[in-house]
Amino acid sequence: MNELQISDLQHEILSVLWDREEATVAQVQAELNLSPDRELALTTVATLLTRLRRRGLVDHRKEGRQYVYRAAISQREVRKTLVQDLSDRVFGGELSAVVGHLLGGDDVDPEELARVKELVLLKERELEDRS
Amino acid sequence: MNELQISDLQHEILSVLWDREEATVAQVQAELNLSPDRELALTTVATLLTRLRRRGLVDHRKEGRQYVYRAAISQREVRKTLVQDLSDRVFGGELSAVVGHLLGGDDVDPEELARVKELVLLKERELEDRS
DNA sequence: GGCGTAATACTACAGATGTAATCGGAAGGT
DNA sequence: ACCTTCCGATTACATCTGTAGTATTACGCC
Repeated sequence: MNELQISDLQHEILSVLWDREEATVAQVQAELNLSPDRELALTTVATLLTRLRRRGLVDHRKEGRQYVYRAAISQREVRKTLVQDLSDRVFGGELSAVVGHLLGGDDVDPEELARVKELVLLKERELEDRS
Repeated sequence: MNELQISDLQHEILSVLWDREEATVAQVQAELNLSPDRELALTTVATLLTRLRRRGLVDHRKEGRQYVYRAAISQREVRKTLVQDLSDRVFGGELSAVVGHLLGGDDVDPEELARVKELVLLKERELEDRS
C-alpha cells in the first residue's frame, strides 16, 4: 500500500475528481487553471491522468470520443495515509507534537477548535469504555 | 520559504543531525543504516549531504581531513512547515479533519491523548483571553 | 467518401532524487 | 621521497515529475 506516494499536482488532480465525481481532461484542466499563476496545457493534464491511470489511482470510461475519469481511491484513504505518514515519519508518532504545530498559529478558528475538542473528548470516552 | 521541499531521505538525514547536533558522513551513514533493509553506501550519503549543503539546509566545517555537518534549519521550522502544508494543501485548513485522522487509529496512546487535550484546552483559554 | 477537427497516444526534455563507482588529492607511515 | 589509504569531488545513470509539442486516429459534416 505504498502506491499512495503521490506528488502535489497529482493530489490536486485527484481532488478535482473527488469534488466532481467524474470529469473529462478538459474539465480537470479548467478546474486546475482556476488557481492564478497556473496555466497547464491540456496535454499536460492528459499526461498526468494517464500516469495516474497506469498506477491504478484513477479509472476512466469512454464516452463518445473522449474519456471520463474518476478517482479509484478514496479521499479518506489518501488523507489517512498522509496524516499517518507525517505523524510517523516526522514526529515519531507523537500526536501531541503534531497537534502542537497545528494549533500553533495565531489564526486558529474557534469553531474548528471546538470541533477538535469534541473529537478529543469523544476519543477519551472511547478509550475509557474499552477498559 | 519554499526551499523546505525535502524528500523523505533528506528528512531522515536532517533528523540524524538534529539528534546529534553534529556528525560526519560516516556517522550519518551508520545511523541511517541502523534501519534494516537499508544499506546506503558512504558515497550515497556524501552526495546527499552535498546536495543539502548546496541548498543551504546543512552547514559543514572542516575538521582535519573530513567534514563535520550540522543542520542549518531547525527541526521546529521544518515540522511546522510540513504540518501547515499538509493541513492547507490536503485538508483546506480544516484542523478538525486532520485531527480526526490523527485520532482515527485504534492504537492511540492515552498519555498522548491527554497531552493533546491539554493543548486544546490551553488554546481555548488563549483565545478567550484575547477577546 | 474526403477532410477538418477534436481527443488521445506517443515522444521529448529538463530538473530532482536515490544510488553509487571512480577520480584525485592530501596525510601519514616507513 | 614513496606508497598506501582515507576522503571529498566529480561523474553516471535510472526513475519520477512537470511540462508540452507532435503524431495519430476516429467522427461527423459536406
